[in-house]
Amino acid sequence: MSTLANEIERYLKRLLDKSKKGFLEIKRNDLAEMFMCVPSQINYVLETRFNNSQGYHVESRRGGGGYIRIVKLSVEKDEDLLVLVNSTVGKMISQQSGEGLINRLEEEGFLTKRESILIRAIIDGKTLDLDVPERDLVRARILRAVLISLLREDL
Amino acid sequence: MSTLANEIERYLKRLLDKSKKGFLEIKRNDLAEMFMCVPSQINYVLETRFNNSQGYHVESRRGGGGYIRIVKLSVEKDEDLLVLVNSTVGKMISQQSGEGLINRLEEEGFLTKRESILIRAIIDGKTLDLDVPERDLVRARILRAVLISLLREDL
DNA sequence: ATATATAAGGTCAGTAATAGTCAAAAAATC
DNA sequence: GATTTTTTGACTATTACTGACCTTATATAT
Repeated sequence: MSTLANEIERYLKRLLDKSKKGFLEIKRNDLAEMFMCVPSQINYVLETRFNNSQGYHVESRRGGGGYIRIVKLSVEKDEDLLVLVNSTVGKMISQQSGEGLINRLEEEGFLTKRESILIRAIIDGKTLDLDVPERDLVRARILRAVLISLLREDL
Repeated sequence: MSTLANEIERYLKRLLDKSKKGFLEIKRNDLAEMFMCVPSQINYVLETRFNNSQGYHVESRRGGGGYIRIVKLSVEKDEDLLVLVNSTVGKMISQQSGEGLINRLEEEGFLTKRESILIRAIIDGKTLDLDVPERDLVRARILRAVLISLLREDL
């Protein structure tokens, strides 16, 4: 098997897919017990796999009756994509955030697998091979241009 | 008895041939232990025997659960593409030549219309917004990376 | 009401598990 | 003997996991 973090990720994503409400509520301690790990491992998974740039919103409450709610943010219309691009791709963007965005757009059906592999190859630091901050600036311009170009009406 | 690097190369290529998925995943440390050498020896083999021009793509992850993945690029049906890319895309390439190449690949059916629009957006001088000669160098690296990525056998 | 106990979840820094880089030493080849 | 290729190891970078300590909400006793 893969890492524990990956397994927890898969488990949660499966539950999310099954849930027709588009969100999921869990008890941090129960989940930790289920996977036989410390509770903070759950936070690690949430931070690395369910963050904003990957298309999830997480909210929680402490105390008795506490919970963690994971909401999947969906991208349905071209307008959503525009908003997303504007909020995610600023003047500069890291490779990691860029990949998160690409993965998400592939999952949402905006990009084919080939397209996402192609874009990932481009925004790879080794391909760009520039010094930061130039690299993060160019990456942002590329991502913006690519995604905007896909909104063309004639496609 | 040939060199160690050759033995590791043969071993990996044999595994790759057996694997029907077109790619192979290894743990650098395990392989190093198996051949009783330092881990960086594995990197040497990958750099000298499994690079792009030899028809392989290598990707990896560090950290817990890390791995090295070797993907074979298909050359049977796309040998022409590789030749074309190598003859057209040198160390640097102008926007005009780049577009010429993209157009041709689209006509030949290697790229969909969307893909070609997407790539054209990227290699546009305004997107890259770098001074020459840097711009032409980056454009060449991007084109090369894109086309290589489309040859991946695990697509 | 107030204080206290209990039941959640959060943070952060440290440790473990991987892989990458680079230059020097050693071996092979020319 | 010179040059190229291979091998090694010290240092660096990244990702995963753990545990001690912190914060917040709710329930209960006084």
